[in-house]
Amino acid sequence: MSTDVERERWAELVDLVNSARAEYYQKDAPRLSDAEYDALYAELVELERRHPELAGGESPTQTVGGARSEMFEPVEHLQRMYSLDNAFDPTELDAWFERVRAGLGEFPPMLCELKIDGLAVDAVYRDGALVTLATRGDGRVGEDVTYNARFIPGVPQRLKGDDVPALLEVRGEIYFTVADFERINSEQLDIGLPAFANPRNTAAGSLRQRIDRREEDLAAARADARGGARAEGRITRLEAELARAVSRLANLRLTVHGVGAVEGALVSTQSGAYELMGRLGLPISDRARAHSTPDDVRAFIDHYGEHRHDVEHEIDGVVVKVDDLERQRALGETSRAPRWAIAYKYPPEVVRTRLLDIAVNVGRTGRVTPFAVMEPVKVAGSTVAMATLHNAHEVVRKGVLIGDVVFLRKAGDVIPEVLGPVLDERDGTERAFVMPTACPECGTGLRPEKEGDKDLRCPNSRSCPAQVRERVFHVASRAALDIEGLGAKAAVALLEGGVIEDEGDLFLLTPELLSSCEFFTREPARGEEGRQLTENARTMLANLEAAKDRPLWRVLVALSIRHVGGPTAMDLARAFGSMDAIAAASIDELAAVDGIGGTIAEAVHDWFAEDWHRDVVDKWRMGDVRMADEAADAADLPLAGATIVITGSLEGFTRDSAAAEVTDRGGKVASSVSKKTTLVVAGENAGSKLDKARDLGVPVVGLAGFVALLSGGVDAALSHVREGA
DNA sequence: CACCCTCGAGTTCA
DNA sequence: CTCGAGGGTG
Repeated sequence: MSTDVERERWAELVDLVNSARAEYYQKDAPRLSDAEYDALYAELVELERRHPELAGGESPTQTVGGARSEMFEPVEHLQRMYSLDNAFDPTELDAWFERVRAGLGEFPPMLCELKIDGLAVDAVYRDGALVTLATRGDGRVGEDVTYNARFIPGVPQRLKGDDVPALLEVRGEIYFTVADFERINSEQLDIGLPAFANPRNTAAGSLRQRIDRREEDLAAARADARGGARAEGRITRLEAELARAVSRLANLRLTVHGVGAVEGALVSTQSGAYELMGRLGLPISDRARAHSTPDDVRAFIDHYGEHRHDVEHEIDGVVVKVDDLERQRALGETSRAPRWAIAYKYPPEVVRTRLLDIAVNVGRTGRVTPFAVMEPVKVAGSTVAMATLHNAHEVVRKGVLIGDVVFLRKAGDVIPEVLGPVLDERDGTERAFVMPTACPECGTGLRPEKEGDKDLRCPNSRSCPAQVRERVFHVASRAALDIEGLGAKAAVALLEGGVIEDEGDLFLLTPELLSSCEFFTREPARGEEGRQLTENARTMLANLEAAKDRPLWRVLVALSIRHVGGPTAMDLARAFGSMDAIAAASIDELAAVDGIGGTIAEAVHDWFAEDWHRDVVDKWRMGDVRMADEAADAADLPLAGATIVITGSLEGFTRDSAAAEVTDRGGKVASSVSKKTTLVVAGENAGSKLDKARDLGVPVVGLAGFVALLSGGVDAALSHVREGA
């Protein structure tokens, strides 16, 4: 056991090391030399080696080099981060008021707050210490940015006060103030770099900086400092870059606006939760107000609509929340958003620009998409020159002609959208868009996939250069196998250089093959023989290697099978376990999987019936790409052998998440009730499956039973069987 | 068969 | 973010 003296010394070392690091990054004259710092750090490591119980999450040894939390690794939020439903005008707001009133029987006090235009994050504190800071991601899983958190002053490493809860998951917004953004931008221009477009993108980029890598690079350069003047120059440059990256983080702000999982704290209102978080040292907004009448809420919204630009940070609207937590629970959530809150969005900026042309693009599935080519114009913080028009039908519906002046906005302040023509500006020289009848890249005649489809497709999937290129690019995408170094340019180079014929050859690439292609090689540096592979080529090869071991569902997504994206691929992988089993399945067997109907079943079956598709799979197999998920030792899992049918909606779960909870425990999820069904879980609004279960005498449980099923298995669930079943 | 929800696909700018 | 389309429910 550690003595008091040792514990004290440990705390002292932690402080010394932390403050030394802070000074170092802020480029003040450090009080400690590198050698002194190293000695302190070594002492700390040694102390923790002897007394591992000291090495808590707040020790710098736990966070240096990403030892504890890997940058950008997925982090599952303890509680799902919902998005908010939007209201775009007073009528939609009134409609929401009405729904709330109907749900609760009266108009409840509402907490109104500004909707900061930043990026949502989730921070978890255990016993008052910051454990993780993660981006929102898809709401369930985000990216780990804990490593960067210590440089953001608004994200406390430790909560303060006497009533620190055992567990607190907070949600908030990370952003730059407009003033800080402008200052950062002018500094950026001063050193000859291009200006940033807007505060939100810059905040997102700043939060996702690889500080850890910069530190490693710098440490490596220092360790290798024998190189004389050139190495010195490199060190100076790396130091400057690191200092700049850290100072960006230091300018980020956090404002908390929500609570996820909690243990050990009791509050009864949203505003009470804010008050508590404020006492704990978390930054809360001083502009949130509780209002008890619809008129007051509307006045709050109108006030900030007028004074939108008087706030120190950008806002894109106002969030209105039912203040009382009990009433929030009473209203509940839909599958994607709480019913007890709404985001009132101020109208987005609309600009006019000239529609120069309508061109078409061919996607990886052969879909041909018209898009607008416009006179570049600045809108909502960035310059836009292109916008998708989805399909020919949509072009007609919008009524735009080539040569028109059009209204343009950014939907959700992100995606450019052509709204329609400015009719007053027409002078008769405009002409209608004519959808091509042949593929612009390979000349094959376009046709709809089936009768009545609005999309036109190029049927030449095997050799249309656009489709092959897009498929190769797609294999590398984050949604598929996530291969860094294989971008659009590399895909084109591989194909045009003849290094690969199509996606099938990707995993058979070798350094030798790449060397034959100019794009992937560079001139030899001094002391090197012959042309060398570029940094990017090496990255790509390494990541191709890593990609071979991704889960089966990602491999399925990478194959570009029609209708098979992430969730569907997961369903397939879960149900069949291997590529061979999927390839061998009949249409009926495929369609028996929950979430897969006739169309998808047929698409999958037909895909594997095509020779050259099977060749792609075989070549990937030859290249050692994963073709089966490791069979978990199914018999050991708590729900092994159980077949569960889930019907209706279960609070706290989506259809998929509930099913995943069951399959993770070795159980099978079926879509319809039969004699083989072990148990039916019926949530809210359960339908006809209930009757079927009664007819067959299959036990039925509700939410409580489902929770028991997950924690204690089938027997535990059976004690919750409903009366009359 | 009409409805709602979820998924797929293409997409913009840094 | 948007549209189109597939799947499941009532």
